[in-house]
Amino acid sequence: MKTILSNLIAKHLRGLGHEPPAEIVLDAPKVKEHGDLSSNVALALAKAAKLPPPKLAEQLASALSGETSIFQKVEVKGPGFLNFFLKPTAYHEALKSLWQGPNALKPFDFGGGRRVLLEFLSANPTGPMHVGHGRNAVVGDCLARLLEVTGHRVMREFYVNDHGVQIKTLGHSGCHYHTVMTQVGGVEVALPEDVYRGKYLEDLVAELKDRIAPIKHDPLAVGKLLGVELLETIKEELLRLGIVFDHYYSESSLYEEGKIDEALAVLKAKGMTYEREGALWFKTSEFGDDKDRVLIKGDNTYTYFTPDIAYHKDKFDRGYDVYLNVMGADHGGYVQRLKAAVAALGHNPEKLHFLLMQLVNLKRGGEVVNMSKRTGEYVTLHEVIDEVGRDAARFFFMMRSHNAALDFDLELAKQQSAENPVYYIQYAHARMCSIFRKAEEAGFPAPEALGEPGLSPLQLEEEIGLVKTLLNYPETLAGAVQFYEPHRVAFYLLDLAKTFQNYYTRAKGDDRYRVIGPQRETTVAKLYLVKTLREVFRHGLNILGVSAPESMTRESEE
RNA sequence: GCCCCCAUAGCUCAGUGGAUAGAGCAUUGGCCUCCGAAGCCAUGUGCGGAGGUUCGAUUCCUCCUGGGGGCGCCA
Repeated sequence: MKTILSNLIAKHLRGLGHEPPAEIVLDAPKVKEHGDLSSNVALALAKAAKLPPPKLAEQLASALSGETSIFQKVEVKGPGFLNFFLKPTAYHEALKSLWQGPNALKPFDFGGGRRVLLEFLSANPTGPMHVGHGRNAVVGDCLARLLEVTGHRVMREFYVNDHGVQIKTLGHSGCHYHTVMTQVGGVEVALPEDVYRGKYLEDLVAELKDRIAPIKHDPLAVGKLLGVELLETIKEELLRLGIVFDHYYSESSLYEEGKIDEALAVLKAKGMTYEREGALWFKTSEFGDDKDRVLIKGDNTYTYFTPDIAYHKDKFDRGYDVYLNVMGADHGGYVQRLKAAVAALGHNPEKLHFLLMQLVNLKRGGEVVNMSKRTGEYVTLHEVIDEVGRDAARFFFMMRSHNAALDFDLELAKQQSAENPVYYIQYAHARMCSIFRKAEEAGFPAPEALGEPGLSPLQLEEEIGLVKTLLNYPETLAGAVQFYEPHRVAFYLLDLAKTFQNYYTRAKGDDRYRVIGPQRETTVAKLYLVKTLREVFRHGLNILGVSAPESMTRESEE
């Protein structure tokens, strides 16, 4: 709709002898009196055209009024705004244009097949995941889904920290638990400070007792064994959320395949490194970092940064168009130096984007649930999913922009009531399915068999309003993907559900609002509108990874 | 001290240059013989502060205040 209008405006601007601007801004005004859409072109162009804005607007308005198939009227208001009042038929055509064929929406090809390497979660396999991991996982997955439906090819990648200090620590922890466990009489052994702890470790060590015994002298081997097992439980948990990674990238492989030395060699060859105080430094400050960073420590081991450089070199060597990293905001200090590394290696750092996830506060009925990693006592993601279910869990993680802190209230998320937005949206969808069931009983075609009916019976303001909201969907997706903000889809669906529920409930007091009525043409046209609505709900819910149920059953009714 | 994020209604939050700033919850009052009441309608107050850019600023820039996070040869 907007494209049609802006093309028209550009055409008539040229007709009047003015060069149209690169982008013609069209907005949906908040006030009804300002029409269906309005534009500020006259204000923007007034200087170049050497005309007062109202004058230019008037010229345009009278030229555009000739397009009688689209416009009811064109008005000039305020300092020179053009207000367009559109005919319902324009909306009818626009509604149809959302469809590709009889049963599929037109694809949203904003990406043109661009290849995206999306790294997210990358949780250390040293313990069970908590809600923070859940947020990262869900946002990453929704972003992947969003990219896919908008014409991108996505590689979902999980970087496995299966090498280094934390694995050694994990191994030590396992050994300690093993010692405690195998001691006759169960003598209390104090766990050292720097050790992972928690019931999950106790259970896992008990399970693997016999496999740990022979390798107990080698904590690193124990750590790897435990790490592999813990990664499996992470994968199981992700599966419960409907998340499947395409690739698990092993940190160890960087060592085994010599990729770290390779990356170091490149940096050295480019003169990006120097030695000082027995360590090897990387001149990241030449690329906008606060200070230089150490690559090889005095004890001749790598910092955690070094394998990551090699990893990102490998990412770029694999050749994608965009590289996205979803990580916790507590790693924010990491962004500059990683970009520096990419630039130093001769790649374009502009292609590397970071989504920094802010904190999640777990709450229950408004009270903060305290968690302590030190004692190993915290609510795991597993328990959260057990309690609230997959749909609510996923939706709640998507209800905030990633760069705002998120309160996750367990009570609210599991409430099966109006206060819970996920049910609100699903309920709207279920109602539409119910309408189709009733319609078929009354002898109307199934949604798949509706074809492309005449839509002229759609004249109610609310019906046109629903079409307007539907027409916002493509641009919502475009904005969401452009700014990597998949949560916009969740907000859009809430808005669409609200608009529909309003329309639906009016039928209680006014038969004109009923979808299924005595006039066949009217009913079929309305069914077509509802079919489009339902399809957009399905499409959007699919991006969020939330189910679109045909009917809702309350637990209390089961 | 330096860097990043945030500040909008009583509460939780939308809104990245447009006209009279929106939802939900909470409050108060209405609506089920009806395509599903997990629903709908009605109901007041608000852009933290000071400058600047602009025809026009919640939005962009600078400073200030208040909150969160980060600043290691830890990961």
